[in-house]
Amino acid sequence: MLQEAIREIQRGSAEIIDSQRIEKLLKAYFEEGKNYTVKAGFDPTAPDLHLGHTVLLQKLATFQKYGAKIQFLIGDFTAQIGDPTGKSATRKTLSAVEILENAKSYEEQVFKILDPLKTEVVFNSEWINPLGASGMLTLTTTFNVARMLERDDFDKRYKSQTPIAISEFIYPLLQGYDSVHLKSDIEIGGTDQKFNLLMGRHLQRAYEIGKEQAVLMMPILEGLDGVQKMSKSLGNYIGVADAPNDMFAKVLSVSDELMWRYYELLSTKTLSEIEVLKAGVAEGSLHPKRVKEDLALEITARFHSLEVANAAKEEFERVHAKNEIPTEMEEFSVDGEISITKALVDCGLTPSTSQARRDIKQGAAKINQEKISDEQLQLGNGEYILQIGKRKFAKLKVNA
RNA sequence: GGUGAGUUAGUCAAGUGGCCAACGACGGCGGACUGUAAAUCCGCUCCCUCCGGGUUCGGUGGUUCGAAUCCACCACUCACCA
Repeated sequence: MLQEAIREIQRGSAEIIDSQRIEKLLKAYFEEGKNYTVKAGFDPTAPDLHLGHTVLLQKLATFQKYGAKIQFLIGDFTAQIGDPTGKSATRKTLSAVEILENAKSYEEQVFKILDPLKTEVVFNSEWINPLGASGMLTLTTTFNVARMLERDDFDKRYKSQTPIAISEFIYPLLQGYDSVHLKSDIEIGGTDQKFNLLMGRHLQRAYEIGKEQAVLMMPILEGLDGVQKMSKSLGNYIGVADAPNDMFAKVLSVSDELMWRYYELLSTKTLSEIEVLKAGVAEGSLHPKRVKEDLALEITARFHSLEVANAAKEEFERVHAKNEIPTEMEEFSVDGEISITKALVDCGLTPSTSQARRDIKQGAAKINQEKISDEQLQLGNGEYILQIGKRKFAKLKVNA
């Protein structure tokens, strides 16, 4: 049992610092029922979460399973500085109201994964504001510039003579101080957070709180393309707020290789269960598509419901396996006869009439499931189901 | 402040007076094959209802029958020097 817990905690992690300490905490939990705290920090800017973000949350949920109390920290104070990523996008400061709103929408999304009873949501302005100038000064005496410059992006910027604001040095210190105040046993974060996470250890030692947090870093999740990190701007993401049908379809469109990665980082299946699946696929007794469907179902159900997820699966089968049309699609209506190319543009199936013509020429366009080839076709009175490619549909009503 | 190099479609990148709506690569889209996987093969990839036409190559103006290509000025980026 303990061994399994350790394996599940380590699962998918990129790096663990002081894993012995984690093992000790787990042991204390299993043998004496002792709880411990795991801290994770989040930005208070508008949370538009995608699966990449949930990798951390998933790990926190695993910790909860094994006796952890989560310190879900919203960095409302530190957000005023902005983590020094070097991109130096001056941050707009959020009002107290905005921060509260964002925190609320975090909770809505986050508690689909985390157990609210074992989660404490905290704001770091609460203890950083009272620090005052002298507290701040004390904090800065714990560290020196040379060591600060060891941080990778500071190092690069210093060498390339790109400006570094003094306030940026404060950021890691404050993040570390959060761990002092919260007396965290463990902190988790992305690999890019290594320096800041280690600062927590350093400061806990400096402030002599009698413990040094262990650190667990999770890798960055790859996006749908399997190469670049999942991000909204790259358009290769699965948003936690995505519609069930989209979510299901997106997971299923992932490559087989990436599927295992997603299993490791996102599924609640245990490692041994996953091993069984892998073995089944390897020896050919289990079809990879089946395995992927299970994953898609699990993920869709997590953010919607099992019922809805099952419906999404059926819909998917209907549209793609059986080549039928979806049960629901966007509906449009126009008055008067309309040419097919214009109709396709108006329904948003195609970005321009030129593109519409090309699509028709290539046999990608269908009306009521019939392939069309006449790009000058006029649509008269009636209802039509327009289709481009395999996945773009729209219903058009012409009143002529 | 000085000197030099550069700015081309979603990205990278050819093109240095007409054959340029502009090579190529990547990405994207469509088709075939499939498990809407991967791999592979084929086609498309500025806009306009076809013929054909229109608007593009940092911006503005100019030279020319004709400019992405030449000239002038402006803007921005990078490198070296101060």
